[in-house]
Amino acid sequence: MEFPEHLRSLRKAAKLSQRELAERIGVDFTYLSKIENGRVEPPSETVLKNISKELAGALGADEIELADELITLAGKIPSDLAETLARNPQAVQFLRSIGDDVRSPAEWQRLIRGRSQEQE
Amino acid sequence: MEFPEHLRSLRKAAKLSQRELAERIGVDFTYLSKIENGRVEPPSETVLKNISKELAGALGADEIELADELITLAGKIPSDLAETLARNPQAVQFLRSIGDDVRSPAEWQRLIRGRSQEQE
DNA sequence: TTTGCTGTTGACACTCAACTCAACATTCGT
DNA sequence: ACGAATGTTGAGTTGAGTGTCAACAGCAAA
Repeated sequence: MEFPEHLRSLRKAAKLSQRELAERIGVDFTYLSKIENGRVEPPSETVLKNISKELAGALGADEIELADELITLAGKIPSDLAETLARNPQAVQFLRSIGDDVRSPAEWQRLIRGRSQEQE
Repeated sequence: MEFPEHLRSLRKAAKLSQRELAERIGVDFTYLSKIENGRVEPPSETVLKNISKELAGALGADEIELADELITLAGKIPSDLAETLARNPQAVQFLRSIGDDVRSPAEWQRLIRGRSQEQE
């Protein structure tokens, strides 16, 4: 599911109207409408985080995870990660070293597992 | 060394004037001056890549590596990597799983070594 | 000292992302 | 069917990013 429909389904699951959610997150409700209809690009990270903050409770979801989900679905990189990458040339080199596997979810899972094992 | 001085030293190492380099990379030379004096933010990735293309030869450096170096020094993320990350939620999760080690160059080196070993 | 190269600066222009505002359309409960 | 809530649309605004242009200043060699 793409970002617009996903956002709409989250909002409905939380039983909120566009006007209600929009007011709580501090944007005009017409903007929310356009977002949900894909008439404009997904909103800024600030707005996405506000959305997550509002919806996480009502949905019983973790606020950070929900934000990451929305941000990546929106085609963006969480700004704290982006900043870290920009400040760590080594991180960029590592990502380059992954090469073609970069598009392989399985490879990422392997890497994640690799790390969690080390911590035991 | 910050971006502005670094760029200036690269240009001088390549024995080019601001006017020469600017013309080759397709921007106004006054813009280059402001960049080298930190009067404006580092330029777009497009310009950075053009710079790399021009200078790599004269400096005997690899064009891609030079571009990555300039881009990260400029506080940006190479757009191809950014796009990959934005399209791969797993990649974001992986980076999150790294936690505090994210700021440890040694940890990144370890990860890079880990990968190159697997390929043998 | 004048010619030619080099570098710096201030003011302005253009584009795009990220919205708001006013107006209208639709849907829903009663 | 009516009113109230809800959703949609087009046009306009605002600020940040990414530059250009005209003007000027320093310097070195002929």
